[in-house]
Amino acid sequence: MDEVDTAILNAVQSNPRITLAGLAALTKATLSTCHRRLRRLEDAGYIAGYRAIIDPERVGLTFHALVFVALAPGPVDRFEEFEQAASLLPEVIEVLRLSGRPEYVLRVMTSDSAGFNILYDFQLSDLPRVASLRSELILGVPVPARAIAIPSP
Amino acid sequence: MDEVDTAILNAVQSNPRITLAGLAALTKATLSTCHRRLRRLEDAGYIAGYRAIIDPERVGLTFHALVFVALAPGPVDRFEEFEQAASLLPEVIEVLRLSGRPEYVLRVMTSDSAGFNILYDFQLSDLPRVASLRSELILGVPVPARAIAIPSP
DNA sequence: GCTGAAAGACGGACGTC
DNA sequence: GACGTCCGTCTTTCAGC
Repeated sequence: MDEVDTAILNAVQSNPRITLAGLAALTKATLSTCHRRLRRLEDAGYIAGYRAIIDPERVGLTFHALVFVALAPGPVDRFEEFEQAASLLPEVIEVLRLSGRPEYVLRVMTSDSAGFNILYDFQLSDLPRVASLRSELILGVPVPARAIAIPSP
Repeated sequence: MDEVDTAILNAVQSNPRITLAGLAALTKATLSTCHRRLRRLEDAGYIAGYRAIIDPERVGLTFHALVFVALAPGPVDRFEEFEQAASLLPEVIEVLRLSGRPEYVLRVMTSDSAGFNILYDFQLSDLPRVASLRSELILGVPVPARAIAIPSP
């Protein structure tokens, strides 16, 4: 991890389709160096993958919410049951594990509030070990998930 | 938006580096059709952009939290002041606007808890119009932000 | 909407330090 | 072990049909 690596990570984050020649120009390293560095960063797990960002509203997913989930007491390793069941619901975009209670936040998206109500009342309430649910409507995302600043050393 | 478009969106989400030939094979459409459809989806805003996903832990960002922010009363249009100031902090990865109180959730990442404390006590507390803060430590992300299912019609 | 040809990018192999 | 150059292959792009 030197300056070339961090420069590559910073560049690739917001523009994964940049060419190796473009990276070479940015980093002032040679093309083949960028080639191998990028491969190394991928193989070493620095780059977890690539994504295209779809505009949810544009495809009809206008209802966006956070659902806080408190679980019933039990062996911690069985939390995985809940996690796996939650991940099978296509409306569940992301699952965060929190430190306290509620134990989880789900980020969910549906076409409309009717779709959300069905999801909430049936699918989410029926997830294994769920004790209680609370939801927060997301009105907007002023700052969409963005590139992270790579710490220097 | 027909089946070819949705197939392209679904494919591209999880693998933006797929070749046009690959898309053609998946969609059973011809290569040049995929080419123009993809361009159209980009230009029409269905595809908001492309990102490389960096593993935050791998680059030393091990502290991950949600910060709930309640704002002081005032004209709603001045919420933008807060949003813009928050977006200038590199540790703030994402900003969500909620429907009630607290009005915002910030997703933040720092190298360690010391870094978070400084961020919380000084930068976040000093954001314009902030009335109160509450934070939730994120222990993990069992289901990382994933591909959304494109609704049919 | 399809096909073909030219330009360009990628990925590997080799030689050098 | 890391870097730099070269070359074959695949991909993209743009023309004409």
